Amino acid sequence: MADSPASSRDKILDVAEALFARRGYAGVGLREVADAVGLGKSSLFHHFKSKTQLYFEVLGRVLGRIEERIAPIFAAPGEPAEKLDRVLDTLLDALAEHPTTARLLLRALFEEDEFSGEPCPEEEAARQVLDGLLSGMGAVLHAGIESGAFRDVSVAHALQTMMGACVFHFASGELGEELIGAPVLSASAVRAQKHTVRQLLHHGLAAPAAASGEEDPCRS
Amino acid sequence: MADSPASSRDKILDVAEALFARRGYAGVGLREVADAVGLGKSSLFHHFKSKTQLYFEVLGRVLGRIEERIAPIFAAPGEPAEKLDRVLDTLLDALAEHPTTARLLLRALFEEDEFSGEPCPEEEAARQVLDGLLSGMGAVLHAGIESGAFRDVSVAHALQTMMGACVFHFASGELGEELIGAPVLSASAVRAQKHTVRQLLHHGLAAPAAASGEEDPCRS
DNA sequence: GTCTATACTACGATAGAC
DNA sequence: GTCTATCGTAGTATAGAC
Repeated sequence: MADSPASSRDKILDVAEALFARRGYAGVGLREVADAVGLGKSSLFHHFKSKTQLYFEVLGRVLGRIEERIAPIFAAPGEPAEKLDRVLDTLLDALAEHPTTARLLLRALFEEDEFSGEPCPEEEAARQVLDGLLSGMGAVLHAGIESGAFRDVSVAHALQTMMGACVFHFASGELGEELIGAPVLSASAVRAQKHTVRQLLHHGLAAPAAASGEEDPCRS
Repeated sequence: MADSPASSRDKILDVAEALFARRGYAGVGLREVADAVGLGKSSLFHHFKSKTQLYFEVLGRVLGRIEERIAPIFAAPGEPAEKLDRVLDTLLDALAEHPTTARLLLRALFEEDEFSGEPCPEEEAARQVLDGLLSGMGAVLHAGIESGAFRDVSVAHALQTMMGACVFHFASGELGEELIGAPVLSASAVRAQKHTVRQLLHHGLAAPAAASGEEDPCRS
């Protein structure tokens, strides 16, 4: 746990994270990973028993980084609308900070058929972290609907839509860059995207005659 | 062009579309395609000169199906807010009708590093269809902002967010099914998702004191 | 237009020397 | 903990018979 700075294990995870994000599970060969780390291909198997395990360990690390920052927001007190804004802000910051996160996450959210069929315990661990985040966010939406702050939308469908709205921009790479005219992770693009997501989701979700008396956070 | 119903070529395209949607470009082998069609592996090369060309032909067909339905909406007269709703409705219908579309599209929207490096003319064709759809939608947003019907958001960033919000649900497969409690393409899930997307995007985009006098389409 | 056979490369994974 | 060597399989693609 108290490893020396940048053990081989960590270097492998870093390199694999970058490659899996770029080309997906099936698109990356272990030889490519090994070369980028500066090891022989066989050495990888001393740290991870299979490619599948390596992948889910990478995914678990990414999900853990996000949960670490978002879970406290769910636990803290506050109005649903406030929490929604804070979670969106934190999530978008996390996606912006690490270029690989959004792609890895987006892939994981809709790729489930890639793997040979092995059970792999790390997969279940990653799944539970994701479930926790979704149920936390679902609770916020539910509370907001009950209190009348949010429109009476389906929580599950709103979650699905929010996931897509939040994650896609940071994964859109070349297409997004062409559309925006600057790298999607540039400071200005990130600021504009946060603003846009907040406008669309906060105002899209807010009940017509808002019961809460807070001012518009999207004007900041 | 006037082929007999279900030529080998069409069968290959259908099968490849289903497989590429499920497992991605790198995750599908031509042997798997050939077996599912009922041909030998080598016979595929009589219809498509490479795996890459097959992929982009599949992608082009999918994009063409969408453009065919959405382009007329851009060309027709109408208020931006009206057009926005009609485009969202049509797009969501198209995504719901063909289970493979959303996944194939989502992959194509953020995967650009998968291919060996060949130029492939079909790639450019697909790209142009996509660019046309995006610029059409961008024009609607721009017009709406100018007329005061929409908030003053960045068009490019709104497009990015809308893409994610619209497409993700229909690609979310197992995860979405667990979240919603029914297949994401079931009639009820599709109806609820259309309702949710319309609420979030229409109201999220509508200017605070709407200049247009139309009633709320999300109450239908 | 489909087949068999084949070329060549890469894959994930293992064995065992050091 | 890293290496070389190797196994067995599967990848894309081509050649040529039918």
